[in-house]
Amino acid sequence: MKKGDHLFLVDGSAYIFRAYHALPPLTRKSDGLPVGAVSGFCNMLWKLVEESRDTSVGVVPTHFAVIFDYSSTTFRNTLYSEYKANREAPPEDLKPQFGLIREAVRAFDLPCIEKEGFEADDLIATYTRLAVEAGGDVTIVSSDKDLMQLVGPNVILYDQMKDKRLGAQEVKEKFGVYPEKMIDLQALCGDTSDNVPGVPGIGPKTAAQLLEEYGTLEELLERAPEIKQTKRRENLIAFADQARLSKRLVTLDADTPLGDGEQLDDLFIHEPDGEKLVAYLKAMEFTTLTRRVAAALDTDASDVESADLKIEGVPRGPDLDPFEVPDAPGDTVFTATPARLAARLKDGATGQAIDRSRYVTIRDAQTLRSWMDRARDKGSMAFDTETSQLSAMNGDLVGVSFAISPGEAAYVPIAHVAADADLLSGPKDATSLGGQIPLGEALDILKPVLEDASVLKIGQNIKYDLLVMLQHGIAMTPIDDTMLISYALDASSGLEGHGMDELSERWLGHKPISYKELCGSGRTARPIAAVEIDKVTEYAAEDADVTLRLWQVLKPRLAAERLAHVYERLERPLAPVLARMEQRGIMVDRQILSRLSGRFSQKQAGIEADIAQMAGEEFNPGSPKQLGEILFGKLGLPGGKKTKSGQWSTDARVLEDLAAEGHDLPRRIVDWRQLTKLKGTYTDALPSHMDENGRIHTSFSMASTTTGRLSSSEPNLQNIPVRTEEGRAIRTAFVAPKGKKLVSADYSQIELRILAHIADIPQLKDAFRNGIDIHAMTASEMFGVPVEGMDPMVRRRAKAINFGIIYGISAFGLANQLSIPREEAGLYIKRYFERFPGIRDYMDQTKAYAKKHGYVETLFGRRAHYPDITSKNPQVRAFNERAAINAPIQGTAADVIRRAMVRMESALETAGLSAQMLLQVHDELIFEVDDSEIDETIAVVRRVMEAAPGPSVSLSVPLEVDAKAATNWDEAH
DNA sequence: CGCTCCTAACC
DNA sequence: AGGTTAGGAGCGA
Repeated sequence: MKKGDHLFLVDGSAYIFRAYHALPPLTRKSDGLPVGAVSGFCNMLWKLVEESRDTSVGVVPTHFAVIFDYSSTTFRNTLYSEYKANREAPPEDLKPQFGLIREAVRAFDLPCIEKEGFEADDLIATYTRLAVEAGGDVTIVSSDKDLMQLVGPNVILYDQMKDKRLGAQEVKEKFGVYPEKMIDLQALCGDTSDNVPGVPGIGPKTAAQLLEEYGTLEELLERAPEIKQTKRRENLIAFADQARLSKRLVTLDADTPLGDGEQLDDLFIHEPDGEKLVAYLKAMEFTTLTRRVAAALDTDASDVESADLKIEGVPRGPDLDPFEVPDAPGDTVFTATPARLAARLKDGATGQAIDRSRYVTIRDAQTLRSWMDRARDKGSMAFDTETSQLSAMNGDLVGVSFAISPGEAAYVPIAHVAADADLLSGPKDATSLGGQIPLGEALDILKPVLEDASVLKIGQNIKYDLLVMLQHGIAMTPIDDTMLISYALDASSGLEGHGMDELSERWLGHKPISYKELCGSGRTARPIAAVEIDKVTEYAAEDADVTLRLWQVLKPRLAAERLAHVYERLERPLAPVLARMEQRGIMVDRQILSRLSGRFSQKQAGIEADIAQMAGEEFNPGSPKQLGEILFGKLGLPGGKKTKSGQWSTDARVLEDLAAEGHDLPRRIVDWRQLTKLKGTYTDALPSHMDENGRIHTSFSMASTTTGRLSSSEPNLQNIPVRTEEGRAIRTAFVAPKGKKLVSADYSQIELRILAHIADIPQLKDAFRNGIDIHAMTASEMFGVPVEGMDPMVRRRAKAINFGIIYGISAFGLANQLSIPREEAGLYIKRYFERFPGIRDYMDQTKAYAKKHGYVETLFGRRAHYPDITSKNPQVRAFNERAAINAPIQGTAADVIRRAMVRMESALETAGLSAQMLLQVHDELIFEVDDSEIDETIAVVRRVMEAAPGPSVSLSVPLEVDAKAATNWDEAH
């Protein structure tokens, strides 16, 4: 530090209390965490940083630090045990905020300094002295009178809230003495808030007057007998030592030891790291400040993932239910019930009736531009794309719609054709349609807005629109998705889905035009591009309008129900990741499938002949009805189970059991069925999904399971065979292009590991920590047999039980699985609970929790609702109980891999790797990797996957990932 | 043509 | 026995 430099010292602790008291006390983050003081602190600090970055006004700091009190006991307590003894403990809701505020300072990239045994004021005094000695200037950001003693020619105090700067003159005006006499003044007056005694009967006015007359405290105490006023004289004599003690208490220690990285020169200022700061502010859900900071630091907030802050000692989770009405008034912040909240929001969103006649058709570029300007002004819009086919990958863009405010919506036709156009004649004269903006021009106008960080694009199933726009080179950001918001809020095992029409009826009481109504179905179906533009305007603009209103209804619930974290970390950021995976697709070798199909056909024909011969007649083995009649009627075999509708069941289990009794026909049926399945569902169906580059693009659904798992469809690539050798042959058709390999990385036993953690089972945890065969350990524990040389059948039974536990075991189910009597299965379960009592506790607690709340939670806070768990029907109830037991385990595993996926792309990119994530199969990720980068990629993938729970959750068992590279999926797996 | 039932593929 | 999607059969309109 040199002459002309300027040090800013922020009195952090004083800041905290001011922020706390200045703000409404009940500000909370969506998960219930109180953050009012953090918010106030960040706003004040940002204002300061922003002002100090502005070179056009005032002083610009060259050095900057935020100073905190370390603890309440300091050297002053050894001088005087009563020092600050009257201080009350900080309020409960302030406590968790101290740590967060220190995090805030670090996020601002500012030195955060505190020292055990010293007060912030001492550190401030020390830095002030050092800076002045070095020839610099100092601004102390505080209004604490204890700091007035530091003011001097080069040192001022700055009260940010009142925007007042105090120099020596201002101190004199305020207290009647110049700063150098402040210590003596305080020693005389004492300080009730710090419990500094001072001299009784002497307040600031008298003290100033006395010091004016006698010069210093020491002088005054010595000449006290001269004082005329009896009481004052007596007190000054009697309490002289107390005054001297007070002086030592109020005198700041300007010689505080400073550690490494805390030296004056270490406080040299630098530009804040925009991403780091935005990540923190996002995590704290300070939306306004996030926006401001992002803009000022030229950071794209939507690109930044909110920081994953670990917050200790904060009540959250099961015990804190924000919707419980408090016992005593003021007990709990939240008194709204979801129903009340939703009702209020619904009124707001439907206040403006849905009126399709008001929707606008935009046919020229100028009008489109003015609408986009409106969107920019507004900062958000609902956005929807219409495509020629229902699949985003294959469909061409036909038009887009958007809504700026409820009722204010428009449709932009882009590639409509005349209604009588057909495949042969192609598009008719576009002018007859009333004019359309050509695709390229429309995209040029849309792109800047769709990619504008300050305009939020709200969609319903926005992954679809992301993919459509991605096909046109537009990467939409930032985004929100009403489907995903609804899913985070209300994932349930019931029938309620998260489709727009459903949501609209549920929340807005409005039934939108359905796709079928618009385009027809079956024989009457026609492409949307051939539907009259006026009709499509009503349909498409309505979709955008409804989406916007749904967003208004649903988005606030995220925060109110503490689900913002789930949405923001597990849902929203995954959408673009999945869109890119879908766009890439996976390469499939058509020849391999075709050869397999031929082979399966031949075998199938042979088996069909066998079957007909054994049955003594031709029948359709694919008809369970006909098959049942043959087996249990004509041939008189013993029937086992019945299906729901009362038919004899002919599923594989039944047929296997019959085969085991020596019947040949059932065996052949099983073989036939397997081949038929493989051929029909895979070898024959998959080629029809291939694109011109030989790649298959599945569609992942983010909101169709209750537990948080993804699903895959058109085609489903999450059920490609693996169990049998013939099935695995299908996997060999999934390949990497020349020069690349497929890498498959899968979590080993992730659900059992999560069970071990959640239910806290010592034996299971130890086994996982020590890499012991978990099923063998279970068998050994249950049946008392050594792991060495264990009968594979015994291990198989234990394995079935372990899986059964995850599924919310029942004697019926286990008996079915193992083909053993129900009584025997019951005994196994009993034994299991005896050996692992924690499991039964977990099950009981989970059931009770689900019954009380109507939902269960994963470790990451995702909820799965089971309203029917209180059903009077014992079967329904039991089913819901088992599902509720399973959901936290399955769901936590789903959350873990989602976290890995959200982080994966940037981790690979940071490592300079070109690997591309293609598929997710629940506990497995599949990548396409350049031959030269395989080892490095596997290392990064494994690291990201294994570390995925942290830092939000720290599992007490390690996660393990197996990864392998090969030319095809079968060998990589 | 559209729905339900049954079965089977996966984790 | 928890979570899925797909395909064929069968049936009614």
